[in-house]
Amino acid sequence: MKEDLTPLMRQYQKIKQNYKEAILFFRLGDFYEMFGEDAKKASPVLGIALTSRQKVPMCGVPYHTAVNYVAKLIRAGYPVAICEQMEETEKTGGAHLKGIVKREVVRLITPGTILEENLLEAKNNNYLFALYPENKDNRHAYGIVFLDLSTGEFRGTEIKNDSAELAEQKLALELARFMPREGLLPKSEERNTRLVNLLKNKNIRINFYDDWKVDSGLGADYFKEKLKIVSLKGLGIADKKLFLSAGVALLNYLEETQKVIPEYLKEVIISPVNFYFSDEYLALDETAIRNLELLECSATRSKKGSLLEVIDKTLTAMGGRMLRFWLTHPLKDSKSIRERQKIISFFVEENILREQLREEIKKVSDLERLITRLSFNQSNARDLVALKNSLKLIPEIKSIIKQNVKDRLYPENNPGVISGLVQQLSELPEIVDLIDKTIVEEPPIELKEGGIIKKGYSPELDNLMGTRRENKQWISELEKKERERTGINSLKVGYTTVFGYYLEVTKPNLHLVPADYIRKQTLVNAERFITPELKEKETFIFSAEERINRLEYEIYQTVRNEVVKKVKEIQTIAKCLAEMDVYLSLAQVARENNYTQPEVNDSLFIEIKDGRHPVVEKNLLTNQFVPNDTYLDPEENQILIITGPNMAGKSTYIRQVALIVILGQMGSFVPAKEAKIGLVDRIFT
Amino acid sequence: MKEDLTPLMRQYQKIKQNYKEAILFFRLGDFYEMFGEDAKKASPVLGIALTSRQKVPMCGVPYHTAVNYVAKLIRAGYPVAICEQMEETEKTGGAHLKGIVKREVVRLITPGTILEENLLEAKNNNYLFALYPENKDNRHAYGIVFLDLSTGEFRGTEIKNDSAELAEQKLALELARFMPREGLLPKSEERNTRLVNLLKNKNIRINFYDDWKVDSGLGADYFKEKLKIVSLKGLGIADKKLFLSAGVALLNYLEETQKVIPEYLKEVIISPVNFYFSDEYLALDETAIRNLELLECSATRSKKGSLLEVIDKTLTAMGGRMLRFWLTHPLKDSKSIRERQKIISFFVEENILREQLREEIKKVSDLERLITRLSFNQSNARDLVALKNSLKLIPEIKSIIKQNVKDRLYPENNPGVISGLVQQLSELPEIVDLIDKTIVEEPPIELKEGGIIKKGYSPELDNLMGTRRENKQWISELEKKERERTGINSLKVGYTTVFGYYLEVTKPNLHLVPADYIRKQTLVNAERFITPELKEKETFIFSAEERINRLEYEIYQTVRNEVVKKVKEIQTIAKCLAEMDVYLSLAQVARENNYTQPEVNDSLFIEIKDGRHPVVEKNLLTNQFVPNDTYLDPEENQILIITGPNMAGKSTYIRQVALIVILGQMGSFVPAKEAKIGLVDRIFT
DNA sequence: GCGACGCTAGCGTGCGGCTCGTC
DNA sequence: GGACGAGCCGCCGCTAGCGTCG
Repeated sequence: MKEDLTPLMRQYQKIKQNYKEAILFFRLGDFYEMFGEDAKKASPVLGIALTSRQKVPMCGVPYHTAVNYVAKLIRAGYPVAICEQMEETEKTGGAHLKGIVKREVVRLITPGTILEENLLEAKNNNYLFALYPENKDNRHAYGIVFLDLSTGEFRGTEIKNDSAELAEQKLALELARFMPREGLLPKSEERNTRLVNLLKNKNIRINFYDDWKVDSGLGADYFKEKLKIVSLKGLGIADKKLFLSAGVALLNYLEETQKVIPEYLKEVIISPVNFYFSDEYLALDETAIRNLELLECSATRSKKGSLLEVIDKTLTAMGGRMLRFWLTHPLKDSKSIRERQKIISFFVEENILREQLREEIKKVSDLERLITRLSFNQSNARDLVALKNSLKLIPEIKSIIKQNVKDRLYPENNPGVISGLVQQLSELPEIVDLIDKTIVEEPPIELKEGGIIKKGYSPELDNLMGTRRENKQWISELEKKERERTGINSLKVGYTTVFGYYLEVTKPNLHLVPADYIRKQTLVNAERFITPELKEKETFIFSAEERINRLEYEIYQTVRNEVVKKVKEIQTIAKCLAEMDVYLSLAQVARENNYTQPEVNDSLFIEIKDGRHPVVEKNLLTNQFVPNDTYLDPEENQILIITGPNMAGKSTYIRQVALIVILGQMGSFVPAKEAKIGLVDRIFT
Repeated sequence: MKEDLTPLMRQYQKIKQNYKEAILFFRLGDFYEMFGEDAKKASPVLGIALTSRQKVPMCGVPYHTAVNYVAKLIRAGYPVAICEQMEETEKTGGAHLKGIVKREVVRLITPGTILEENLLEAKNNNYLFALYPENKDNRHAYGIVFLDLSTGEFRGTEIKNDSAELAEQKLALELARFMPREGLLPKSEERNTRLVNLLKNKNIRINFYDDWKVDSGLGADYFKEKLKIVSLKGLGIADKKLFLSAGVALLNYLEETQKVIPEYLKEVIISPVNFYFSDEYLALDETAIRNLELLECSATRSKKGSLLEVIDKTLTAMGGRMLRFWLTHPLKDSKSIRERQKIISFFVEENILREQLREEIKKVSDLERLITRLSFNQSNARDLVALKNSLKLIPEIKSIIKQNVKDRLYPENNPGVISGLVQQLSELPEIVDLIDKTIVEEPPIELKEGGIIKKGYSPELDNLMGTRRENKQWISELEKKERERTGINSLKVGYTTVFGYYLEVTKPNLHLVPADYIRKQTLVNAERFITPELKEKETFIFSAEERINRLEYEIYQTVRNEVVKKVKEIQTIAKCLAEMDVYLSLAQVARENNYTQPEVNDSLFIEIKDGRHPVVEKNLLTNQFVPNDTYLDPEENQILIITGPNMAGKSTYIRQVALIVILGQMGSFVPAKEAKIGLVDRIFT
């Protein structure tokens, strides 16, 4: 059988057998093609024609629109393997030196490894998680880590020595908060139907890894090698074996799916700041998040009608994601909450300052995803310009703040935290300068077709452009010259991609055509010609063009490499700006909706005066919502909030209290005239 | 300003001002175009490029794919107004007699007035409702009617003289069952925020109508005129003023949105069989339907995991819809329930008969929607063929049943109802015959491009086809002839819309081209020519083709008109087949899952022996579900079933009882070893 | 006499770009 | 006569087929 196959199909089969579960996007010239079962599966999903080549079912999409089709497949639950041509084809003469070009899979795209901007929701993180379990004497423990590959966000924790059920419940809690799209489980958990069904019900793609490949028993050496560090000691997480093992599982998977993993992604896994304890945060399980409609309205399943919609006035994608994180991770430590309150309250007071900062922040791009794309070489020149323009805003942002802090000093409300934020905002002038010198202000998306590098940076490039310009100039003067020579007034010089440059003469004028014109193309009402001279100029232009494009691409790559060296700095800047955006947003919301700063304390009392339901009050006409009071004290044992099915009235009130507590513990102001909140551990619904 | 506009844009503006809330699909040649704000709103939703013409924003979609784009807009909440060209463009000579062609909106598509098959879910009804309220002395009453325009299904009732809240609760009950997509309310209810929000939360599009246009105070004369009947007396619904008024509101709306309303739709509104009393059915509110997961699983919001999924083995869309209706409308009358049980039990016993009938029924098309499309002239020739093929199955279906009834008589289980069903199944031989004689077996979708009428029906048509065939024959022989004459082996005859027929010669063979070839077009590797002879034959073909297409369309319309005269008969047939499908499905489910026939009675006891949860037992591995018993007696006052949030265990049991009761009251067998069900009025959750 | 090699025509997704007809 | 509607061609890399040479 296999002998009958063409060389191309043999190459295809060989590659396909390594990516059986994925749809293989097999690059063939200007198209990604799918064959066999892949084609049969994909064509209805993509809404494209299923055809066949030599009896093999086939379908395909052009290179430049492929990303939209990948999106559809991913959404339909299929991973997509991208196979590229790894060589240039011999264009000389037409004779191929050796069969077909080399091809390789360069990336396996799964729900958790998406980098493409338009497959991701701007204000949502897209988490991939890895789980590493340890079961001894019926005590169950887990290491779990979450990575948003698109932003570089990484967090992880350990769940320790509980009964199987308890451990899984704690796990569910983490999953509910992060809402990952994909997860990595050891094969040993494959039969754990409770866990597997939990994930499947949440529409999380599961991959199983071989336990032995990530064995914490192998000891710290393993991590050292994997992570290329000398010692885990001193990092403060040497004893977090489960956490580290989960991290290693994650790295392994990334290595399988991505060709290259940027170094910073490896470091992130052993960074102690990314380790958290689940009980740092108010516990919110999935039912609570859903019933309280924190993130989406349960009727419409959209953000509209949710608490998030009401409080999200963030102006950047980064801020939007951080706000969402805060909302699902309310704090339990009154000191940290008060820190947040101080900054928000400062921004609530300072209307003009807030407006000015929001004006600036609005212009900031999604730096987190941008720098990731740059790192993975999935970027284009527009990303560099966007980066530059965002960095350029920083001096202005800093000066707006400093100005105000100098002018009007609020010793109480203008705490060190703002200064801290400002200090972390580096301006990276060398990066700004480099991009400014090299990349044009509005570059095209395509990287290999020129038009992205500024004049004046590379003498060689300028030289080539000169050649091209001169020859084009000559051609544009040709029309006048030839009209005079031939006496054909309607003679036109033109260009098409297929036929190149030409001289066009309408049918009635054909008798005036000189002898040196060579016929090239016939149209219904005209003929097109070329002259030897014109042909020569055309050749010059084409060859200059080819070299320009190549050179521009090379320059782009050098610039990109320089920029990528600053990943960490840019990530820090991104985080600062995101945080500022969140503070500004919460301040804006507080101001617009008349919220007040609650007093948070470590008591067991909750006292709310004239509290309102933040979402319901927005959807009613003005002043229709009747505020109500709440007083809960420790007599009632623990603060227990029960929400039943949506029936309005009674349950609205109960949920209102929960929302106010959550808002309060995330540091936000709350919809009430006055509120005292004794910090809560958990909200049951 | 207006003076500056082109005639086309002036026409557009004039039409647009009547459809301000809708996206106007403005037919312009082969495209539907959107302009201005419409274009700006629609282009992101549709994922198409926003461009502009003379500074007016514009986007458009081709005619033949428009339906998919309409779907997207409807789903996104926008009504779509379809504006067609009402004249043919003058192709003669080229000079238009008078400016631009006439255009008119022929249909306003809203969620409740969709007829397009692929915008509808096959097994879901798509209801539009109208409400007519009457408030006197604080007693609130409503007439409410539901219409599925796509199937002709119509039902309505009256809610009488309650407090505002109670009336609205009853209303909510009806809405929960029918799940309409769109509703008509009088303007006087616009301020009724409770009602309006109720609808909005269910994602129901609301339209407000002027109260005075539907005033029941105007008396019966109004209906008479509207419905073109002599008297309402004798219909038994002359006193149902509110019901009739709601019906009139519905008709008014249909008149606004559809150009023509088929007569049968008007009659349906005054048909007393379509009037029902809400208390004929077991009360199931929205929370119950959702919590019991009757129609969809609440976690995934899909049918999968619902009771409906488990019991739906229907093989036709019509059956699927009827089953869904039965599920949301369990009966309270033990006699009717027992009627259903008898038939099901008959089919449960008769395995071979059941299989045979299911084989046949599987081939039946969705006659309800099909005949509606035909009535609205939204159909194509394939609908006629599908109708014919479905009707052709009827004799076989009848004979299978009669055979069995004759062979093995079950006096108990083979009741008159089956015979009744069979008797109502007319065979409409004249329709079958007409379609059979005229329409080809696999016609194209497009109606105006020929290829749909059989040879032998119209001599004129046959004649024209002969002319076309002969000329085409000549052309297809030309290739061989010219290859011999010129010695060019790769010479080809071809056709394109722009150039018509041509002779193609590849570049290397150009020197062999004879003198009488006229060069027309250059391609990269070939040139195309025509000859005077070829041109002549082409003209013959074109003119014959035009007349063929026109004639075929005319014949199609005659046939369609004949068919449409039988709307009611076909609807009756559809209902019979649907009902049969439902019985077969429930019998199949009972057999596959080992259900038993419950005893239903008018007691207050519920006794279930070895009951199982119908959905949970399907999702567990074999025999994992442990059956349990139930005994509820009147001591517990009333049968009150409480379901809380999904937590498994306890609540599964409670819901299991509810599901068994519902199944029992819809006439189905139930998952238990034995069950006695005292009929229940209402299920609370 | 037949294998090796060269050359060319012919393909195929969706879509950009070009051309044609029509005003 | 410049703009616009409509529709076909070819993209790029491969294969099949035929001709020619050794």
